[in-house]
Amino acid sequence: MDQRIDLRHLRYFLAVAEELHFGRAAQRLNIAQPALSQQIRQLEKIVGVELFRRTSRSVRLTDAGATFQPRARDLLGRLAADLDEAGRVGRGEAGRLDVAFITSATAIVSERLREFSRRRPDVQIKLHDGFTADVLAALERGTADIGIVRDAEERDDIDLSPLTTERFVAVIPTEHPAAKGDHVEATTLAADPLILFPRTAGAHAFDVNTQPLRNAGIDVQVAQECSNWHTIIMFVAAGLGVTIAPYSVTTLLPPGARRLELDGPPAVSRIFMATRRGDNRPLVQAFIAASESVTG
Amino acid sequence: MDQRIDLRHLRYFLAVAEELHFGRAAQRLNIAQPALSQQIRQLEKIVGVELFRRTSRSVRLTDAGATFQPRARDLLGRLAADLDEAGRVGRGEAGRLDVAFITSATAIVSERLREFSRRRPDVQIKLHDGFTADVLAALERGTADIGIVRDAEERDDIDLSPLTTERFVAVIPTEHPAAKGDHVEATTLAADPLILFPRTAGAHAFDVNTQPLRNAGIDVQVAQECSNWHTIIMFVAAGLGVTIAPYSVTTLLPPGARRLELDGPPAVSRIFMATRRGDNRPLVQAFIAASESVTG
DNA sequence: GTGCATCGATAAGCTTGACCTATGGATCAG
DNA sequence: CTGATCCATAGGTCAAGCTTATCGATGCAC
Repeated sequence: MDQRIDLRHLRYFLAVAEELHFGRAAQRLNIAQPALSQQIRQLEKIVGVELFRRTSRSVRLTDAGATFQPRARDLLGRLAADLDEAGRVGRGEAGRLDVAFITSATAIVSERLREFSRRRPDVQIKLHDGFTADVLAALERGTADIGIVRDAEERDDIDLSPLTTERFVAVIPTEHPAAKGDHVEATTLAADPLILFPRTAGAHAFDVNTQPLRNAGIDVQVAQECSNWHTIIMFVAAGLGVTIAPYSVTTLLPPGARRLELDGPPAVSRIFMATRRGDNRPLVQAFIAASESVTG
Repeated sequence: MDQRIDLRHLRYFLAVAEELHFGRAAQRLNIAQPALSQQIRQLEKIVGVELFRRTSRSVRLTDAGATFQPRARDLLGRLAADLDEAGRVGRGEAGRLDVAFITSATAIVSERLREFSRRRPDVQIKLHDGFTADVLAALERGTADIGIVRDAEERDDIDLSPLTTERFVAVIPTEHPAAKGDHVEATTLAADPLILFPRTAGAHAFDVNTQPLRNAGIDVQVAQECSNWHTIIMFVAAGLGVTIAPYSVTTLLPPGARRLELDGPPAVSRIFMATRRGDNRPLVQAFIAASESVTG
């Protein structure tokens, strides 16, 4: 495109195209008539064709001018809209927020999303669910702006702020001898095969999750590895072993599985909101604010 | 929209957004780096938000900047395309041409259109058919750019250029006494009811069309008025009367109608191309040129 | 830690070009 | 023919964008 053109040409062109009179158009633009004539002539030179047919008594659009008029108008309109959109995104009034969360925190996420959407109706929210490690990876690579994770460790590049805590409970098959009671000592489960997610999926979370067992002096050995809570609990219900799980994943148990409170020193799973350290973009801050207002 | 913005801002913004480096972007734009910093700062002031997050070691797009980048690119692209389109319209390489023509000249029009479309494939052609009076009215009010008319009179505001001529013939019912021969004298038809379009539909065309009869001293009286040739000929075939018609409308006759050559001084119908006087727009001139090349 | 290179921001002077006023030339009304 | 209207042209003015020079901050090498 010819580098010489600028928006002045379009604005002046539109004024003349509407008035069909250089004098009046110049008046509307708050400039003198010769300046307008100059600019229009310059525009015609850039385009390479006449846009107006003028006599000393009348001004008419040529075919080329008539073709160009609606497009020029459209361009200026788009530009105004785009500038406005950029401004709204910059102020955090519009845009898109990517929220990654662990599946077991759906309830916590959804109440916070509701509040945020109420405050920022023009922000598009994109949800991604996964495991804590996936959520953190998404944050790191910029795929997510907000992360909801469980039992994560402190890191240099991620800010964690606690959202809630929940106790760990035992889940055992109904035919297990301990299933008659509603609480159990960790040592009672020492001999049962343990079903849990692999330690490689999240060493810290694994360690927190097995704390009740290690507190009781049990040497933790996972008999059956499963990568998500739903299948772990199905395996328990099938009688393949027992597990220790955060309470919220045990709210709906299939027949064959039973939840027991754990005796002994209380062990809790903690759910955090994670953000990139130093990410003070308005939308991220707005989400944090909305989230805090739900908690408080 | 803020009047201060111009395309320079968009071009500079895009360069920085692509290079993510003020120095290199400035080099690419053939300006010094401080000028670029100034313009970007100005753009940010206009939009009201930061578009880049810069440290002395790195430059990144903000969310607002990332939103704006594709739109700015799109705007510049559209503008270039629109300028090009306007130029092509101005040079007659693109655009739209409205051609109005009389139905009985379809054949003549279509061969000329074919040639014109071959020469100007990017020109959209809009066709309107009607009677000579309609065609001229369309030209006059600007609804049509090219007109094809029959037996029109000279006028101040319209240029006429002859395309072709055709002889008049008689059309009579097959049960008419003269239907046994293949030619007839006008006086033979003097007693038959005449079927023709009303003189009010086009006085000059009417006079030309009835010339053979008036040459023979017949006092022309239309017994049955019809506004188009197709129905006129159907009425002849139904035995309601006779008519005098230009040859081309009699090429396909229904059973019951018969065409006879007219004896006496030759009388011809003339078909013209009509344009607004002084309409020297490239597309109109190009159509005239294409049309002449077909004739020649 | 020290020194050096890189990079964006700032400062001050210069130059370009858009705008202004004055005027010319063409067209139309009376 | 005269006056009014309207777009184009001419020449001077000034703001705005550009330049070079320099600063301050950051990251890297040793």
